[in-house]
Amino acid sequence: MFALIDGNNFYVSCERVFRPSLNGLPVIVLSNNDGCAIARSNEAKALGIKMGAPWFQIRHMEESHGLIALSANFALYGDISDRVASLTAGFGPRQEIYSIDESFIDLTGVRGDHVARGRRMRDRILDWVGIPCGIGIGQTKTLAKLANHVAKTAERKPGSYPAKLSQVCDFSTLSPDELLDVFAHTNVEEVWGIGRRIAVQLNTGGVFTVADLVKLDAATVRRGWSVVLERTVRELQGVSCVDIEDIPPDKKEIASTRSFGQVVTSKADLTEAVTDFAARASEKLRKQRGLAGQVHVFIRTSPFRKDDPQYSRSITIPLRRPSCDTIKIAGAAVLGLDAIYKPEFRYAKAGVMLLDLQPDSIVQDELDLDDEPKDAGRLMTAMDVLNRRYGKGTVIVGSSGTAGAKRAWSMKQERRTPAYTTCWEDMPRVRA
DNA sequence: TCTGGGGTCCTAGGACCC
DNA sequence: TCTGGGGTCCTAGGACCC
Repeated sequence: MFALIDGNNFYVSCERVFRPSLNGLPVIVLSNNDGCAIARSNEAKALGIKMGAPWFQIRHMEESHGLIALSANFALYGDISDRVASLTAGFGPRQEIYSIDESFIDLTGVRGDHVARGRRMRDRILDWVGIPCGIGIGQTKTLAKLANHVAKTAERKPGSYPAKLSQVCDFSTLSPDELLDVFAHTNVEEVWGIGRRIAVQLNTGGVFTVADLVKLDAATVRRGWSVVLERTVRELQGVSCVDIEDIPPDKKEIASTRSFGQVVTSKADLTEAVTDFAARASEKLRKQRGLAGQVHVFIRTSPFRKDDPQYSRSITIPLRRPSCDTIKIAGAAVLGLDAIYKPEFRYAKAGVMLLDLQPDSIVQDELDLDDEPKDAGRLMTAMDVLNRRYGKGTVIVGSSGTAGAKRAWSMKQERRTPAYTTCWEDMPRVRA
């Protein structure tokens, strides 16, 4: 038995913790560069605002509907996420932190009334951290996910499902007929693993609801689609195919990519950006004690600006030996940029990806043919420590641009709230 | 003017091997 | 007329997730 606990409209709920005046109002959180909506309060959803809606297209609703938009404040969301996860960990013996706002919990061996425990857990998270959650419980992870969807939908749209399933929904409390009824009222695209493309294909084949899908024969699904969908169908049928990953595996690739706040054309600006991305990616790499064998760089124009000539190129640069050294990785990234840069285009986005990752414990030694400094690793450690203690950007690589100068490529965030819980200066003050 | 970022897994097809 | 069989590895692209 598995549970899935996740925060409702998570980013918006995080913002509301420190600004309760936002309760009851249509609020959205915007992506980087204030580009598009990535989280919506129930009130914003009710206004018809879609996930991913470009801000410039819905901005008029500020005036007309009192819509409130905030820039993404990931420092805040990450910290609140940790607090929620530390509470949900108590719900069962094993926990998989699946995303910034979701945990799977293995309920094997947990006795008693799961629904009652779920409601207590929900109350505690709301009291202690301030985040409203939904909890779904089922025999497989896919069923727990679906139950979670039902729990949240039943709360948000009364009447859509039986009221007893609101907020905390345990499929195992339903009779087979009741469960089938829930399935019949749920479209296939709500199922974990079924996206837009496959939903269309299923619909074409006459499969519209989860009730239709669960009736299919697994082997047929495999022949017609893939092992991935077959697994999903089996999980819906109650056969657990995906276990909890309570120990997060090391990343197989690490990326740092960004759209620019404004169009960039000069190689100097791109060099700064690419160096900065390489530094961010390298830092993540060192955190997982890894080394990269290859560095991938890409630059591209905006596909949305139809009138602009389009250009998109990437290149992969092998490192002579696997490394996590920011200076070497940034060097390779800039080398790659030199190879693909063309001056005549208006660039909108660039990125650096580290590939071919391996743990730093299994380095192949080799003859030391070049006289590189033996203590490069200590330099990186010192950099990481300084940046952790005195704040990001305290020590940077020179080619990423001087911190004081305005970087042409830096991202736009005009509506960001303070880092209430992670920055001393931003801590809220309470007056007596 | 203005459209996010960071991942994973699977499959098909080509290169290559004996 | 008629040109093997079996396998691995790698890559690009598609689909999905939040």
